[in-house]
Parts: sequence; C-alpha cells; structure tokens
Amino acid sequence: MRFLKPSSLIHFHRVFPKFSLTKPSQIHSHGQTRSRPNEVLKEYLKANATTKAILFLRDLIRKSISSIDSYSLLYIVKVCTRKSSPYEARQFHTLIVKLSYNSIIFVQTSLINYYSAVANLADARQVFDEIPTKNLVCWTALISAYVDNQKPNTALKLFREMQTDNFEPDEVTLVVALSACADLGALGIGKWIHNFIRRSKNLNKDLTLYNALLNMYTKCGDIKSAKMLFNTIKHKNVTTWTSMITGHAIHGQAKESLALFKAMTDSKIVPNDVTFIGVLMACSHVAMVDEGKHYFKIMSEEYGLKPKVSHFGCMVDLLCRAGCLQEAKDFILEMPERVRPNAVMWRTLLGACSVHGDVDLGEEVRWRLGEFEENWGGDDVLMGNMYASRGIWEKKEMSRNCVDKRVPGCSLIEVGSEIHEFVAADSDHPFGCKIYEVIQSLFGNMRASYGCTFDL
DNA sequence: ATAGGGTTAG
Repeated sequence: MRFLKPSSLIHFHRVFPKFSLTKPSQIHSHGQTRSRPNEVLKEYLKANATTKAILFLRDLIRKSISSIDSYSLLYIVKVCTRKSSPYEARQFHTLIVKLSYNSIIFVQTSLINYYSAVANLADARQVFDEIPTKNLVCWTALISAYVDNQKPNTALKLFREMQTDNFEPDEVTLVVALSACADLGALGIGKWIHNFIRRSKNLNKDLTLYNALLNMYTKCGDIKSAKMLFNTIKHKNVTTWTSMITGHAIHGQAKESLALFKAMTDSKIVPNDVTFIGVLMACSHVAMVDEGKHYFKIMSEEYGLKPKVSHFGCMVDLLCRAGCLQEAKDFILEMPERVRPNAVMWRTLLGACSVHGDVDLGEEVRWRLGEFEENWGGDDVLMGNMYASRGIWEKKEMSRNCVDKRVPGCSLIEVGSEIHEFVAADSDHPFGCKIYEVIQSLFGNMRASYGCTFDL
C-alpha cells in the first residue's frame, strides 16, 4: 500500500483532476443515508486510533473522492484535534475549502477547535472571521480558544463583542468566560456574570456553571462570596468540594480546607487526585509537615490514587517551606521511576535554599537544574542573591552575568469592566501608566498574586 | 449522524 504524501491543493488537483464541486446543501442534506466510511471513522475516533483514521481517509480520498462527505471531514478534523499535531489537519482543511464545505458551520467550528488545540490562534481567528452567519456555538469556540491559549483578556473582549453582536450567552459561554475571569482575577466581570445568571430565566443553570462561578470567586480572592455560593449549592460533586478546598488552601486557611475534606468524605463523596492537590497545598501553605505526609500516604493507601508529579511537587514545596531542605532533596532523588522530577521541583528547592541562605545546597541544585533544557533567568538571580547575602561578590557577579534574557515585569489591573495589562516601564500603553501610579498611591505596591484586582 | 463546557504544585 502506498500512502499519499502530505497534500496540498495542487496535490488534490493532480489526484482528482475532474471532481466537480457540489453544493454543500446537496451533500449535507438530512435525507442522506449513513455512509459506511463515516461509521468506520467514528469507530476510530472512539478508539482513539488517530493515525489509522487518517490513513484510512487518505486511502479513501485516493480511491474515490465521492465516497466521502462533510461528515467524513468533520470526523477527521476531530481526530486531528485529538492528535494535536500542528499541521495534520491542514490538508483536510484544504479539501474542505475545495469541496465548499467551509460554509457548514459545524465544520468551521470544529476547525476553530483544532487550531486552538494546536495553539494556532491566528488560523482559529481566520476560520471564525470567514463564517458568514455566526452563531453562539462558534463564538463560544473562539472565546474558548483564547482562554485555552492563555489570552483571557482577549477572550473577555470577544465575550463583550459577542453581546454587542446580539448574541445572548448561554451556560456554556458563561463557563468559558468565568474561566477567563478566574485566570485574570477579574472579579468585577465575574460578579457581573453572576448577576446575569441570577436574573436570567432561560439559562440551564447546571452544576458545571455553579462550579465555574465558585472557581472564579476563589481565584479572584473573594473567599467570602465563594463560601456563600458553596453553601447554596445543594447537590455538590467532587469538583465543587475540590474547588472550595483549593480555595481555602490558596488563602492559607488550612483548617477550613481539611475540615471540608472531612465533611466531603463524610458525605460519601470520593476524593480524586485533584482533591489531594488542594489538601496538600493547604498543608504546604502553613507548613503542616506531618499532616501533609499523612494525606500523601492515605491518597494511595486508602483511595488507591497514584500520586502524580504534581503531588510530589506539593510534598517538595511542603518540606521546603518547613525548612527541611535536605529531606526535600532526598525526597526528590527517591521519587519512583514512573514520575521523573522536573525543573519546577528543583526550582522550588532552589528558592528555599535562597530563603534559608544554604549556599552549598543551592549550588548543587543549580547544577542539577542545568540538566533541563529551559534556562530560567530567575535561577541565576536567586543564586546571585544567595551569594550576595553571604558577601561572595565575585560569584554574585558571575551569576548575574548568566542572566541573559530578562522578562519585563507585568501587572494586571481591573478598571471598571476591563483588565489592563501594564508591562514595566511601558509608557506607550494607551491607558497610560498614570492609572498605575494612581493605584499605587492609593493602595501601595500591588502584589502579584491571586485577587490583586481593584474596583474603581 | 455532524460544533462550544478548567478543580491540578511554584
């Protein structure tokens, strides 16, 4: 069997010189009988057999283009999304355009999803722009694409734009928008959404929506509103409980966190691996070493959950904050084979060495960090500070000179219903650094942490 | 038959 090379438009011309364009409405009509190839593709999709599905469709296209339709292409785009390989779907996108399926909104929306999954926002945006008659689903897909690619500010701008365009958000759109608020610390907009939900009569107010609200409140630092909301949710699931546990943990309220964990298990809700992240965070933020060790232990022994690298990370953080540096190092080195220590864990330890002025261990850890590809400027800054605090000036200078790339500092501030981003010393910002200065004079230096937003 | 839904260490 000979497989086709990655195709281009020209390639399709060569293989199928004479296929005629059929109007999508003709092909995509309701009366159409289900085709066998589409059933096969569906099966491959379900079984996650991505490569098989792609080869199968390519072969089909080569043999007889008429045996595929817009459903085939939709399924294959979904397959490519699952595979998340950056150029895999391009050939199929080309074919979609060639066959005029690009006027089918289902197909376009799945393409937005695909480009989002491969971090290609430019093309996601272009597909969206080319949809002649937009609907709520494709708007939501685009907003979601920006959230998933760490552009929550743009996501919220689009959320507003969508409403200006007379689309009323539904529960799915709101969940996505709330997630953007959580990422930004945009409490004001989050509250606006909460009000919107309270007023609305047509929304399907499901638990996912309330969980998203709860998450928004905790991430925006409004733990009181979070708690109030939590108490009004009648049927809580693991996510609801975990969000609240993590919320308290973020705010250093370990007692509340652990009490909730108990209340949760008492009401027969089974914790999952994420729940334990929250619990371990709670212990770590108040340096409750023994409790942390206890939960780490029962996680696998009582609940049969295999600790992941992030759980080990929590334990390292816990030991570091408690000042048990040597133990933290041994803990990292003794991690089981299946979870390799990562740079973050070593970096946590390096930070602790800096706090405790342990230059010798710091040097060893810095050396171990060298084995990871990524060069984080902060590592050498920490080393420099450590040397400086001991008066080892030549080494301090050496490590400072290793800092090759400096990322400018950045602050976010919510003014009215917008989040403004201030890059340090960026006097070109349209809103001006003036607001930043005003805020500073009002509130002092802003902390770069959860909930550092202000309503003006 | 087809599209959109963040609880996850520092």
